[in-house]
Amino acid sequence: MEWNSLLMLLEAAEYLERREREAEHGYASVLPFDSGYARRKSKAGKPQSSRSSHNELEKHRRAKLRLYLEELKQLVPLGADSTRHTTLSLLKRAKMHIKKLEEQDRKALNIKEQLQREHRYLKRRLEQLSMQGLERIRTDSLGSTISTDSEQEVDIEGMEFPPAEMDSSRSPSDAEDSLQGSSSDSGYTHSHRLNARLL
DNA sequence: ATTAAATTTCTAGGATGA
DNA sequence: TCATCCTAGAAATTTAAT
Repeated sequence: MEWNSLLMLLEAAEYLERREREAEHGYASVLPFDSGYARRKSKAGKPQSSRSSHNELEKHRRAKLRLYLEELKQLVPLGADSTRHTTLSLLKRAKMHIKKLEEQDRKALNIKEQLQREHRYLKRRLEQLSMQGLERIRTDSLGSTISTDSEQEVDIEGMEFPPAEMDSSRSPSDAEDSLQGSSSDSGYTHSHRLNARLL
């Protein structure tokens, strides 16, 4: 539904409500009640017309605020609790929800960075192993029968990596602990697992 | 049903930015 | 200057406790 349509609906509802109240209480003035504050101020205040249009604008502003709160209510999971939702409680819930989302976002970012480092490491390792394979083929083709200490059996397919850490209970610092260094993948600690397999 | 407390609505006036 | 927002204080309405 259009924003303006919603506003019009709200205003219409308010108008009907006001008419109902006026009929019930027997007054139809712009001021729905005898405010002491209004009485005090109206002696030297603004003209009635200016005041009432100002009041209408203010009413419009409140209607907008109510709409925003309704929209917010749709976005915030209120759960199954049957407690009443006041403006204050809704705002508090929204604040908690935002914090939760921020935390989720931060954890997802950590996982993403970890996977990127893992990807970079594996890519470089694969390049290294390809180079070594080429080198061996070349030396073999020269008829060399010398077996060196550096000769290795490489089981790439058998390589295992732990799945990316998805446990939300694990702190980001825990996630970082599995990596050596910071943003660089140079010290990736999977290397000790790989070394054990490759050497 | 009553009533006190909590919450929302309303008005008027001031502050502020364009 | 004008439009918009914010605020104080009062009234109205709703909710919870007894």
